[in-house]
Amino acid sequence: PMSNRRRHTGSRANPDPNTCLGVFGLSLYTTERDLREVFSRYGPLTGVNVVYDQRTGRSRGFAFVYFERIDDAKEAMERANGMELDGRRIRVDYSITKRPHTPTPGIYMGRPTHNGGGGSSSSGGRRRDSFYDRGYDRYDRYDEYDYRYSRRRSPSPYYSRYRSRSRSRSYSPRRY
DNA sequence: GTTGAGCGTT
Repeated sequence: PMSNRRRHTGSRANPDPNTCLGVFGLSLYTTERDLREVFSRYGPLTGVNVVYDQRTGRSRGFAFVYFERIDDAKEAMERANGMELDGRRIRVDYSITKRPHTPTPGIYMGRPTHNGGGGSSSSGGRRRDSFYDRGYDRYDRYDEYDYRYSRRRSPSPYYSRYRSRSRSRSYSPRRY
């Protein structure tokens, strides 16, 4: 008899219900389209985001699915967790991180180095500094980040084929 | 045809 008081699914603490679900244990071949098909059963989605390895370009085996409604996310989490997808048992939980890390603060967030007083260098020195090496995890200010602004534009494999050397301006490869 | 349980800057 399972008298677990908690849903101890892993090393992380139980995240609070959220419209963002983390999906783990994916097959490398499971695409965002696949996930969209599966998870849109439970409600309208605002986005699906498979995390790819930056080096190999392939899936890291986990993804994030964004629901419009938290109830749908909850239902999806309950139902999709443990389901078999592409031959893998996927695990679904509420995401603990909100979004990809701050897209970019872009500039050094500390004080500019006091440059000997009165230096009138007109160049607005936007130093990127070692910001990216530091713990930007502490800048968790993206509570209500509107995901509609970041529509991804994935380059299509057809694109390179049709890409003309002279004009590469306004091609709109067919969506499908 | 990678095997782990993981949380993201394409």
